[in-house]
Amino acid sequence: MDYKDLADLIFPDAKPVEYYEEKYPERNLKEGAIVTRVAPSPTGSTHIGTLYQALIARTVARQSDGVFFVRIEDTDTKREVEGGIDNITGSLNYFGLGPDEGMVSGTEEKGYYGPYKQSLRKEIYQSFAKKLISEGKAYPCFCNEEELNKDREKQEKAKMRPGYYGEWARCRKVTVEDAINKIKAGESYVIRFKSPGNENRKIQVSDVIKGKVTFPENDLDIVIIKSDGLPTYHFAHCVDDHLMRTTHVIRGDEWLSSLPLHIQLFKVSGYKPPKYCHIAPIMKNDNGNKRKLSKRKDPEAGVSYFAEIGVLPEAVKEYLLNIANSTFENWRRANKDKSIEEFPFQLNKMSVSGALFDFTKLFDVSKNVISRLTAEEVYNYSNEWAQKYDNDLAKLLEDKEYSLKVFGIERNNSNKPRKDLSKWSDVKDNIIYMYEAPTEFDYDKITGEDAKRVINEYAKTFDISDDKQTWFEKMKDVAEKCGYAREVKEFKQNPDKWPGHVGYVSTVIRVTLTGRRNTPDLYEIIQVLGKDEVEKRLVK
RNA sequence: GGCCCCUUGGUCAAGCGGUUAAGACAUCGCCCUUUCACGGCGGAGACAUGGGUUCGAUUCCCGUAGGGGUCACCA
Repeated sequence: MDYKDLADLIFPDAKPVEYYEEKYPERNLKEGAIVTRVAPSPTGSTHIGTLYQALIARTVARQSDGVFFVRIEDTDTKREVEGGIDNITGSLNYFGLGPDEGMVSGTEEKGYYGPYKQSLRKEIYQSFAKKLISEGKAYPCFCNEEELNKDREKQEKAKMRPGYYGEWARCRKVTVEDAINKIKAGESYVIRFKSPGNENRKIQVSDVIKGKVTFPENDLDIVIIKSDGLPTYHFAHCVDDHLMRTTHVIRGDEWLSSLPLHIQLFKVSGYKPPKYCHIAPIMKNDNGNKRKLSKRKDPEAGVSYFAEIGVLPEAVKEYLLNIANSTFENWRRANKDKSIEEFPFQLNKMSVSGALFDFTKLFDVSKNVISRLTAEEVYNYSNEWAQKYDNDLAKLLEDKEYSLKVFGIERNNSNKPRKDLSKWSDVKDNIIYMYEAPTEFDYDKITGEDAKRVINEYAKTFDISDDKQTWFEKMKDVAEKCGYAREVKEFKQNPDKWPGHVGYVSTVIRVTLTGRRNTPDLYEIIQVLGKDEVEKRLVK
């Protein structure tokens, strides 16, 4: 009896690997085309890190005329969450990061290298595992959890490196005959990879982002097929990325230390390993310590959070691109109207260490994204957001014609549009006074009877049909009449001559009309508010 | 703890042996014919630390400290 008999006993129905090699041939792409993917597990809401990886992967694939695909890694049936795949594909779509190939919903996929859901590829993995067993490069292991734990304890006590390797790899020494008998007797087992590595030898691997990294060789006989017949991540990665003809594996750098194992797996299998790009995670400052963004603790770790607070997907992507390649900012400034797809992204320019997620910066990016929008777009997006998250705002926006005018203030016909909105949840506060007369007034410098007088004088001269210049002059007239300086400059030269200047006066009017001291251009506000409303608000 | 990676202003970061050590966000001041948002100008603010190597180190090497990752039949 030999390895082949053992392999046949374990996986009697597995097809030869040649079948799959033929079914999934080398891709016919141009030189330098990058085939890459995002490979999330359907374990709940989509993580910002997944989005980050997808953005990067898709960008480099697009720019090289390659392929970006989505593969679902659902081999851990315990952790899988209902609707998890839909959540991922939905998020990807929402952010405009849909794939060229792979899963497009919980049940649908596209492309010729599928299935793209690992649980559907069971027989493929078994076929490749069978090959390794028949070549003596993998073997069944009958150790149970208890034995494994005991060994680990012993190792820890003896200050030895824990794990299933060398002398500790007991089932490596089980003869083929014994193994066959145990299996026939119904013993439960997993398949382990027989590592040819030596802990004392070093290997140097080259990562596209991290550069050259030196590791001890892997000598752990890791599990490749679990007792439920499904593969572990390591084996699935090797089989899938070989068969899907992936050229670049872009993934979080928590995988960096498995690199010696993965490369070994490829080499022993006789396949060319892909290029690896390990990206640093997005971090969070937690009481002075950096840690990875966590879905449990940080709302911004979940991708849906940005929809909730009303930050555009485009803004999130721009911010992420900013973190990924710091040259993006300069590019954006020089190419204000270009799509971010045109940005020449460079994988090897990515930072090797994790960046702190910075809301302030995100909002700044977002503010600029919104400033490039038309009033109509701002209206549509806010309205869409309000329908879902803010009833009060939705009610305000029911009058579309008027709202369009409101959003048009200092936006339409302006090459320097306002930048006071960074998210849709800012909108209501920002425009409320255009819909409801203010009830509280803090006039700042001019108060009481003096303020009343200013308002009365202004009301006397108010004429909605004044052009801006005339309106402006009238404001100065009011200032003069009430004893304030016409010009700010004059006042500054002689601050003792007047109790204040025209700015003080306009503030009173501004507050009377809007209830606040900070607003966009008052003249435009008055024009949009209209004669009747302005006059009503001027009655004191 | 073993192994691996990282360390430039508050944050994101250029830099790759000789620079007045870029830029962006944030912050402060001034200007922008009246506020605010823009925009402009300017200010403050950094090479973790100790040794080497070198004529010269932010840049190269070693140590220390700090941070991160990883050591599963999870991905």
